[in-house]
Amino acid sequence: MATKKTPEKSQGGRGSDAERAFLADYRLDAYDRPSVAVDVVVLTVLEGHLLCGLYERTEHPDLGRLALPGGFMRLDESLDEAARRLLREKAGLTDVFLEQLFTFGEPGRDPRGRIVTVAYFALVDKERFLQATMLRRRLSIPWPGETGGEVDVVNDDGSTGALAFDHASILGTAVKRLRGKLDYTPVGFQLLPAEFTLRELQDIHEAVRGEDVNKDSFRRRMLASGHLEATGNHERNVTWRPAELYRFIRRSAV
Amino acid sequence: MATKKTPEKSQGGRGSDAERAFLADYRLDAYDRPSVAVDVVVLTVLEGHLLCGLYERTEHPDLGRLALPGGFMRLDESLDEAARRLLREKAGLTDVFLEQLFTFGEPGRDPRGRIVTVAYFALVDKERFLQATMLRRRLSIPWPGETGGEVDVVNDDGSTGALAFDHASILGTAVKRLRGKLDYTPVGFQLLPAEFTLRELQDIHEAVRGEDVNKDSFRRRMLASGHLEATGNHERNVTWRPAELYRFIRRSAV
DNA sequence: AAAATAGTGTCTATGAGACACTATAGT
DNA sequence: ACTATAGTGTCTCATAGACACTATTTT
Repeated sequence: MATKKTPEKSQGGRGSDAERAFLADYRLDAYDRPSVAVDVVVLTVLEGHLLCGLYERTEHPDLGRLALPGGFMRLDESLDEAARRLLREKAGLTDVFLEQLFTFGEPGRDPRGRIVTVAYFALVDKERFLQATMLRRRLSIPWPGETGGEVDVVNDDGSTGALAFDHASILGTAVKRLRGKLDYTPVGFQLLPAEFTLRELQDIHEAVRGEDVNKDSFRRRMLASGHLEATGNHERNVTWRPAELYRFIRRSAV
Repeated sequence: MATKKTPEKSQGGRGSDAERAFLADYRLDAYDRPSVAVDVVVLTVLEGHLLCGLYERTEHPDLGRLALPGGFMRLDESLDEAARRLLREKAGLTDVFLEQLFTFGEPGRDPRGRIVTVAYFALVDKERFLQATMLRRRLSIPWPGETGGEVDVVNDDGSTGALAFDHASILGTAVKRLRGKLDYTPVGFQLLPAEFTLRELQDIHEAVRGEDVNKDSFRRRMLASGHLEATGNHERNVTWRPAELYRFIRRSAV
């Protein structure tokens, strides 16, 4: 099949003199611009429950409410870079699994003005989560499967922790996405340390899904996935038969 | 389980006098702001091929190249509303399946300045697609399954239609998402008119996936999905045995 | 009648769920 | 020895693929 690229430089394409002249006169600020923020949902699993990292707002609006770590994107960084910078600055977290989630832009979502926020979600194992400088709250997910909807958090005393802005909606979107990804991508490993038992992996899946999974089928499926490598080591200091430790391996090209 | 909401209005919560005073002094424009645009990938299937709606750029930068329909978000509309407005204004399309796709914000993606674009994808049946005021191009997808990557378009003469900005990347993201959704959500119907045959539905799936599907299994799966309703009518003006026409029904609560 | 596709019935392979059974640690 | 969990083997059931067969239209 013959394909040809049209010559463009001579016609004023990218990098041409005509383009340079046009851009020199271009006024992007002729349009009103919103602010662009990045918010990050940091999730882990601890003792069979999904946890999220949050901060208590020290300023208006929604003073005192819990909010996701976030901030404004700088003009010299990409969205991904902004998310990683905020995780580092606010929570002290680096090198975590991070993925863009959804962009929230309802006109009234922030009373300070028009702020479009690009939400990300990050997954970390429980050790790193507990070292991060954030408040930790258990999630209260009122819907099954991938139904979707808002998700609030539960304080240690059992009271509901009201979230700031539309962050309950963002959190709900993150949980829905994570549940959806869990079955067909090797994302559960991101919530575990380097070596783990099959039971620990199953606990992760059950905590994320909010329901039990079949043990036999789960073991078979995981072992057949090609993502697990037996280490030969076994867990210690348990009062039952020690399970073998496995390691996550990125599957070679299929 | 006892849950209690902390009283907030008295402490300066949403709607309080203290919050109003804070917001009155708040200067959001202390931060530099990017522009926020919305681009829409309009897809359909025609004669076994995925098609996309595009425009030839009449201004710098990337003058003469093909670009997705898009434009800047207004401060008084949501992102979804901006996408629907742009579809209506640019293509004359209303009431189409529309879903947020991904937000692209690399600092160098547009030489006019820092423009973050929230990409959407829209699905329409071929009749409506052909009525829309857009250029139509077949997609050239150089990767299988949901591998992902850039996607270019093919002109009628077989030459490659170079896309403006990072739109080949956006188009690739749209195709990847559509392929991913096709198997577990009833999204294929969005690419067909109200009544269609099982063969037409299979053609949609094959065009989107870029590979053949098993006829027997496909029929069984679709009929068992609960999303199809036989109309009793049959197709006409075909040179073979006419197939029954089906209608898409939104499945009641599972 | 021939050609082409619609649509049905059945066999087989595969994977999930269920369950029984053995193995191995601590107490 | 008892208990709790790890790990294996096997049976059944549901679903996808394969294939044979019948049905219905135009030419």
